[in-house]
Amino acid sequence: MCESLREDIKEKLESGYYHCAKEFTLSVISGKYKVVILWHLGIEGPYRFNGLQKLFDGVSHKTLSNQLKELVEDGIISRKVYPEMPPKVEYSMTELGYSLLPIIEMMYEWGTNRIQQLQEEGILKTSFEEK
Amino acid sequence: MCESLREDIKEKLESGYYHCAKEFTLSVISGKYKVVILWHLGIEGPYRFNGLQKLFDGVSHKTLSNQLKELVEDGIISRKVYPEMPPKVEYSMTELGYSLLPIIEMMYEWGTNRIQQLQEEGILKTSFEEK
DNA sequence: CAGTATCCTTCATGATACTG
DNA sequence: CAGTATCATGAAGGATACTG
Repeated sequence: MCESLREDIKEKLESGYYHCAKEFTLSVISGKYKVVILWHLGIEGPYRFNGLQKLFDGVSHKTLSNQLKELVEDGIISRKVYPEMPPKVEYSMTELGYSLLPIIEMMYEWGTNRIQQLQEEGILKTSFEEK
Repeated sequence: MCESLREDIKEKLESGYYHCAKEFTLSVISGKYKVVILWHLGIEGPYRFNGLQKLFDGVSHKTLSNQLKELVEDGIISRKVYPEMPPKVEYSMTELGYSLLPIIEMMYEWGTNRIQQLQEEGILKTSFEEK
């Protein structure tokens, strides 16, 4: 059946049967917003929930919440709650998270180069601006 | 709505609106078997359809076919048909594909290290063997 | 503010059967 | 051999409403 890649790989790891470390890495960063979350936390520092939400146009609470929860579970980011009213919650990179950053930076470079290449070939007409 | 990440990003690129090059890279390698396909093609050389299928226990024709088609579309691998009977089709990395390999290698390293770390922490009891 | 709960849609993948 | 076609399913993500 069509299992969640992330769950599937976790189970395989825990049961001692596994075959592919790069799939494991992919399962940690796969998710519509994860690499972008990690990029911002890694480059710019801690963010609050609402701050992250503003980065993505149209992300639902639930989805963002889920992505963050999974990243926390995987030890990539940490969640710090300040005992205030109204509540304040801060997300930041862990050391493990920072060790992932070079991969995301390479993905950024590769993507940028490829997009530029496509523009030069005339496949993409309009100019590209990183936001 | 929940659009395909890959299609969604393609459309955004083509319409001139885009915001994130690393998402583009992710959209190229996301897919249950893609990184593993690229790893094998990149390290071991060309593969035939059936050969690739044997690498994955339980992948369906349709899924493998789709993943390959998308990788070809994205210019990452190339498909060469030999005019024989029975047909022979060979898949191999393009130059663009090879430029992606360092990222996959880093994913492999990160995954391996992380799995080892988890084992040392006693979270994973059994030993891990790369296949 | 920072979520959780519920319901819903669509996409990725699987199973199976057929074909040049 | 190397696929395509058809059908089915589960998981990711979205919309909306509610809450400590």
